[in-house]
Amino acid sequence: MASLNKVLLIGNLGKDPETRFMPNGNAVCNFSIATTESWKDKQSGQKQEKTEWHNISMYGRLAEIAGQYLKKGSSVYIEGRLQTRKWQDKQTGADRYTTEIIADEMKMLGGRGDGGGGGMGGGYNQQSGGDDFNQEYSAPAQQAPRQAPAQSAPQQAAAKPARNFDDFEDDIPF
Amino acid sequence: MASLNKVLLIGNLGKDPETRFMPNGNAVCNFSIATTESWKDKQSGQKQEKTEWHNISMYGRLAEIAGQYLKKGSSVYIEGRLQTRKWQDKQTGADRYTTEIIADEMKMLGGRGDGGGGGMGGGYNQQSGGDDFNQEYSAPAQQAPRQAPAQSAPQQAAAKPARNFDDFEDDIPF
Amino acid sequence: MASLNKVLLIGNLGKDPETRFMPNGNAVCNFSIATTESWKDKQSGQKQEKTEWHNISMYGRLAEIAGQYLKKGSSVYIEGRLQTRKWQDKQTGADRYTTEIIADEMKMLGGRGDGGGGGMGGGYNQQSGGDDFNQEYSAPAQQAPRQAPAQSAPQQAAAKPARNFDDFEDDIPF
Amino acid sequence: MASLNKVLLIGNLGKDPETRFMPNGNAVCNFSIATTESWKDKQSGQKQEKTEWHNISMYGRLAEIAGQYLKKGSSVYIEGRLQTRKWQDKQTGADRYTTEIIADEMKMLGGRGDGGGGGMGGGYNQQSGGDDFNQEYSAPAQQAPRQAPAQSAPQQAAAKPARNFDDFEDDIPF
DNA sequence: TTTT
DNA sequence: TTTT
Repeated sequence: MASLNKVLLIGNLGKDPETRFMPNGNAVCNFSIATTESWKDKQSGQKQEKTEWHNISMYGRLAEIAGQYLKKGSSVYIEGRLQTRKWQDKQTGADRYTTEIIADEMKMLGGRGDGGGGGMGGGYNQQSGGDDFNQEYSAPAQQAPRQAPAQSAPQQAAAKPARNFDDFEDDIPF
Repeated sequence: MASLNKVLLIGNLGKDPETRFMPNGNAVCNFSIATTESWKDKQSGQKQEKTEWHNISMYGRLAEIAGQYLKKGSSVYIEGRLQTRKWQDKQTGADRYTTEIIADEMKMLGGRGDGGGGGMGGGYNQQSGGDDFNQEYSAPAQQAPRQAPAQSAPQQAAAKPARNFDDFEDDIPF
Repeated sequence: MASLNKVLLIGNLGKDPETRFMPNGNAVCNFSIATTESWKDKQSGQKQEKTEWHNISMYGRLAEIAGQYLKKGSSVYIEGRLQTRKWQDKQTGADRYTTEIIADEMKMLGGRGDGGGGGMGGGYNQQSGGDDFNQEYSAPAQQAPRQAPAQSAPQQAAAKPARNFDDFEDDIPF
Repeated sequence: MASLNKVLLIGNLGKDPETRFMPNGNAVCNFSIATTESWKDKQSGQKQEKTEWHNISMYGRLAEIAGQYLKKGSSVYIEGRLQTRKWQDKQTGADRYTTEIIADEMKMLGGRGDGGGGGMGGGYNQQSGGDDFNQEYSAPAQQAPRQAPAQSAPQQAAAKPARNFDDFEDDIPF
């Protein structure tokens, strides 16, 4: 029996995204988004609210776009899969686990951190992107590693982007 | 093998919704929403755009809320199932088919037709709604008929709402 | 801007589910399901595989059904929302976090742990369930608490079910 | 505001899929799948059942795989978008509309028409497919036309496949 | 840490 | 810990 692992989120970034570049030039972008549920308590009739935070990771082309266009407060639609990553607590050496959403699609929805820009929207796809983008964006930049990158990867991240963000500016479809 | 029939849409209403009430007091709300894809054509480099229209049907409590709060231009998240309804072409007597999304969840997302209102958002659930609403909203109003309502239902629809919209105004959680 | 927090999974239970009953008679059911992705490595041409484990929590009526019908190996469709729960490491007193899927819909898909039964499937809904079940299943049993239950709740769980599983056996729609 | 147009289905094929090849060698695959809901009527206590049929269209690589591996009775997971296509009734010249799901992902789930084969499952992605398949599958074969193909396309479809199905047999990841 |  |  095949399996399914799919997450759909709409929420706001709590902080600016963090984008790093791997030695091979691949981008990785991480940020957290908040989703908020509200409901009315049956007993008290009071409005209740609960916020949930979700850790998002993106790779390749999608990471570059997120790093350039998203910021604190941005409203974003994210589609991806759940992944729980194991890591070591440096203090105690104990195993710890963190659950993240590995995104393969993103749509900017505007919102507070929008910067007042006019046209909103557009969808980006992790995988080659149909007609959205030129084929020149190489395969490595378009692959989310299925194995979690080595834990030391962040430190190895190149200080300079492997390619200039400006280079693809005019490929953005808005 | 169990089956799955799920649709998720975010789009804008093309016109104000139409709400009718069945003889038993149940509300039915119909409207269309547009979703627009845009992409860049690989050959020409031109931005392309394509709009798709979706027919939404809601029943019961959800229909009442939609009828009261949505209007032309509203941006809305809809979750539901696909249903293809058979009907007769009165001219020719031929069988015809219309595909609709029977919604069981809705979230208002604001947007152009927002009317400038302050608080937006909140989610409504077709089925009893968890803690969102009081139990007083009766079962009949909360059920989407699994069989398509008789075709003549629209004409039979009560001229007056079975209950006053104002009655539930202060149950709306925003 | 309203938010969205939705997870869709199809996977297999790693162990039998654990069902407990709260002092108020509400059921809680926990289990883990595995989803497996497989792909072919571009370099080596080797088939690769990666398994992800997801912690599922259910409440009320849905928990009772899961506790009765699911077992190790069962294939199941789960729909729900992500929730990250904070807890204290008893050793160190440090804050720790666990991400779970709070399910509000479930469909049994058969599979190895199926027990050889014939007809499988059917969908269950956390919230009142449309026409699926009788209204007699009281609201408390149908609500997933939006606030995580107090941490000590597990220990308080009644040793005996508040109601006999057999009671609702003939309400199961297959 | 960006929009979302997403459909998720699990169902069984009513007939063998029909695969055609466009003059440019691109495959198109069409089939219908049934989803069935069942519930218990509150009044009568009788089990009710309703089947819905969905028209699926696939293009390119995904169409080739579907054409080769799916058959009548196959259980399949489909992800895609809704598209309503306008066509002319040849009799009356009147405008008619057909709603289809343009699939961009598919997972075979086994089931009755499975043929008893061993390994099932695996997921295929319309868009380049991450690591799943070799890059040699050319872009044209991987694109779903956003504009509906010209109505006469079916008749023009090449009598012979542009490439032999056997050619990609060993790329299938199971 | 966001947003309403 | 499942499943293929």
